[in-house]
Amino acid sequence: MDERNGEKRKPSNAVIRRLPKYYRYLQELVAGGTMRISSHELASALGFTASQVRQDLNCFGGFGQQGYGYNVANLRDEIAAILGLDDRQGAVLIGAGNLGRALLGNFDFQDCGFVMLAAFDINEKIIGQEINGISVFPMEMLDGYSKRYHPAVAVLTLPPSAVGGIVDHLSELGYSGVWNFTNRDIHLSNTALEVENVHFADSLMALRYRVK
Amino acid sequence: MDERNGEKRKPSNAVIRRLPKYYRYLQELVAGGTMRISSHELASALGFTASQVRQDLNCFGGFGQQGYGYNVANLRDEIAAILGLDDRQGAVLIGAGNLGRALLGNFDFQDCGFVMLAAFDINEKIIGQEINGISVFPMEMLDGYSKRYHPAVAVLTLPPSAVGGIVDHLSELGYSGVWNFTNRDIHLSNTALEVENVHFADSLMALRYRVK
DNA sequence: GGCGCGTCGTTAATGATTTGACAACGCGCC
DNA sequence: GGCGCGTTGTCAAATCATTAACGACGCGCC
Repeated sequence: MDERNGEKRKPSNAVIRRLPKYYRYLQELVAGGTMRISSHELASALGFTASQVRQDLNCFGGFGQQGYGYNVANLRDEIAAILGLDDRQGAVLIGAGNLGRALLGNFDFQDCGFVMLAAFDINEKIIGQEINGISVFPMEMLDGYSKRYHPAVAVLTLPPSAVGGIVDHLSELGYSGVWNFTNRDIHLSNTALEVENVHFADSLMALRYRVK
Repeated sequence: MDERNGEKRKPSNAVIRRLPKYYRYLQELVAGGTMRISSHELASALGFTASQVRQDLNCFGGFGQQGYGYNVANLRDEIAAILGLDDRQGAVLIGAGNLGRALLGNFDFQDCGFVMLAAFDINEKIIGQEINGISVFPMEMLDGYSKRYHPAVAVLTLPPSAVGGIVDHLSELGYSGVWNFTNRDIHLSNTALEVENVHFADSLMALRYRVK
């Protein structure tokens, strides 16, 4: 039941990407009052195999009990801790256009282990607005703000044309991650900056291919 | 230069997911006036290897020329055709809440090979509105509308509680795909319905893990 | 017109991920 | 208190994806 400190194998990228799915489903189960679950049940709910579930979870320690399965609430908490959702890092949003404002207004950054601190834009009309409690500052203030509050992650919701060079700059400012919604994927080799590219359109195009 | 009809190998899922990235970048190149590109250049721009690029493209035919590379505009068109972006299928949106309206207002469905036809909701206040030219109809009209116009894909932007059973129903109504933004991943085994689950939160959580 | 350069298409090797199989373990029942 | 059931943790096998290597081809240059 207690956490084993020696991880068996470095968790691969594929494993990390499945953790949020476990987390999300376990959250639901907790809300519904389910106490325990087996790897088979978990697997069939999420579309994985039971083997995979056990192997995934086992990267981080033996959270289950033979003959019994996994304790739902406990497993959820363990996964939250692995992902880092149990404490929060600062984030800022750069580019408060339609998409940026939609995120500020509707997306739950807290659930993902972040606190949204501030937004930045170049548009005079937007600067000074407050969206869901987040103020929009002029772009020129990004440097000062970043040096003062050291946010960990920047959410990029700018038009593609404005992206040039900003990524290197973010790295210099001490950011450790970028959540990139701009139209151009970002690929880095020489910095420590972690990049997560998001493209709805790619997903829909993949669906378009499959429904032909 | 001409299209070979015998595909060498069934393109894997991983390949399909890269196609939109090629497409997006090639589109940019076309706009910028670039005429030709080699697999190495393409690879380094997108963060792949040259080998991978050649193998990916070759699943669908020999679009390149030895000693020369690929014709940018031609390759873009070929990929568009493979994905099906060159003709459009109908789509409807179910659940015109914040996210749904944001998509209707700002997302370019045409670029992805779809035409957004109509939206449906249960909220009296929303029904009757028109968002970016798309009318919001009451949920009860979904069946009649679907049988009449046969949209191929449904975009699900409902609250999680409302999803139960709707997927099976969509299958019965003749839909062939679902673009699912609801909080619960959908996994199907027994239907022909293609499902594409989208979760920003998963992506951000994965980033949260990496910036620890 | 032949030679060499560049780049593709293709096949083989490597690496990563998933699946399958099974021993170890704890719990409840007799 | 021992036996059997259920389920995990773990190892090995199979599948899938990526990378590397190389022959084939066309173009331009001499």
